[in-house]
Amino acid sequence: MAQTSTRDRIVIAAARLLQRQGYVGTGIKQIAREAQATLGSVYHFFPEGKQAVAVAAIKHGDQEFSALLRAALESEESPSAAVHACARQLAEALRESGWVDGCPITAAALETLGTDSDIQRVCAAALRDWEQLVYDKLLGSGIDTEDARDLATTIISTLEGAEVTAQVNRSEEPLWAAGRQLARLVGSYETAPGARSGQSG
Amino acid sequence: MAQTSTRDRIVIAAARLLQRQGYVGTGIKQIAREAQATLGSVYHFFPEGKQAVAVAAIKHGDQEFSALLRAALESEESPSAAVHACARQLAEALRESGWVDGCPITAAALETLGTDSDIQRVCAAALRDWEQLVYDKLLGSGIDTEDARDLATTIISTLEGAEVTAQVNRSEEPLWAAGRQLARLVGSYETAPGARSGQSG
DNA sequence: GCCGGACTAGAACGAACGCTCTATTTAGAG
DNA sequence: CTCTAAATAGAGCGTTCGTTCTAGTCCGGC
Repeated sequence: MAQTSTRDRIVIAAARLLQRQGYVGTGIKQIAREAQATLGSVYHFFPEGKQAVAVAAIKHGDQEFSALLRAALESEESPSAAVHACARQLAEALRESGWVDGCPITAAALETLGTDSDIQRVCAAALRDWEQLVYDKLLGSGIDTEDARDLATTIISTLEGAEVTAQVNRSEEPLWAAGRQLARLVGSYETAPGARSGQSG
Repeated sequence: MAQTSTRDRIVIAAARLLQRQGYVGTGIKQIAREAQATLGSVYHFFPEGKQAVAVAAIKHGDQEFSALLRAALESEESPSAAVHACARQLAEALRESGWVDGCPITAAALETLGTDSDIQRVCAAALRDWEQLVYDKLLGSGIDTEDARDLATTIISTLEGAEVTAQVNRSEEPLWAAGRQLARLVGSYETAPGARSGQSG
């Protein structure tokens, strides 16, 4: 009857709901309903309650987003074109979802900022994962390690911010603009490999 | 007794709470408590309920953030240095708040994405306001209008994303990196005024 | 005096929250 | 078949939610 296990259905449903409504806005009963499970099943698989469900869901979202990012990065050889491809991919997915499925962790991360909870930690880990993917791509093209670190951080930040902006405006344009500008920025390191920007703290 | 009116205290308290906990995570009673007002006062000034309070609070946050942005932009003449100054300002304010006072609208905007509510509209308007400030600064330095539009969108997106990244990692580094890279990007338009990036969809 | 509008104060309502608890059903081992 | 542990099912706990409602306080104009 069920192709996917009950536990998996719970995690997947929770991931989608967290992405769209945040942590506080998503109820355990709603997760159960959406996953076609019952409350008892949820607490059977996650006896530690809502936080544990959220942690598993965010890890799931992390992996899913990583896969999308990796595919886009590998679709182009030059890093500037690859980053541009990322932005286009995100724009397409966002439009197709009706502007609701953006970054899978931002909403949950922002709501739990002061709390030093497990949720915070997995969100931070997810951001590091994605940054690492971009970092590896940049390094593989011969960009200086310090430049690549700075760039990777900025690229992930920009994509994240552009996604939010695109969602709020219900338009792909912010992601397109981010893609164009990031491609130009990365390109400036490709064509002038030795010229670091200097001016650090 | 009260230097600020009860209504103002409610709006200010709501703005701070929305910024830190989002819309769903902030209760009307908590707003009243924090504003040193009673529930009756809140519903007296905002008979339309929680949404109306949130709308007023977000508008307040919009103006406050605009002021900060404008000051930073005017502190430097060249747009690249000005954008760099924005990032530094945000980093400082974020650290001083213990990493909790980030962008005043992101959390609330993300939670109410599917709802086409008034909250969505004021959030979108706030983003446009900030983008316009950056746009004017870029135009004033002779950058092409189309480039400036693209750049302004990207700069706001990047600052927003970097702020989230900085909050999650409890570190100023993402904002510093964004400042450096944005300065380089904007600088590339200042030194090569005619060279538009081309490559559109 | 004392009226009326602005404002303050908080009890109370139904609904939803996260979670606990007790039953019941399912599936494989003996 | 029996026995057992995993999994499912949902009633019900105490609490909090947004909101409504009534009552009380303040104060300028008669």
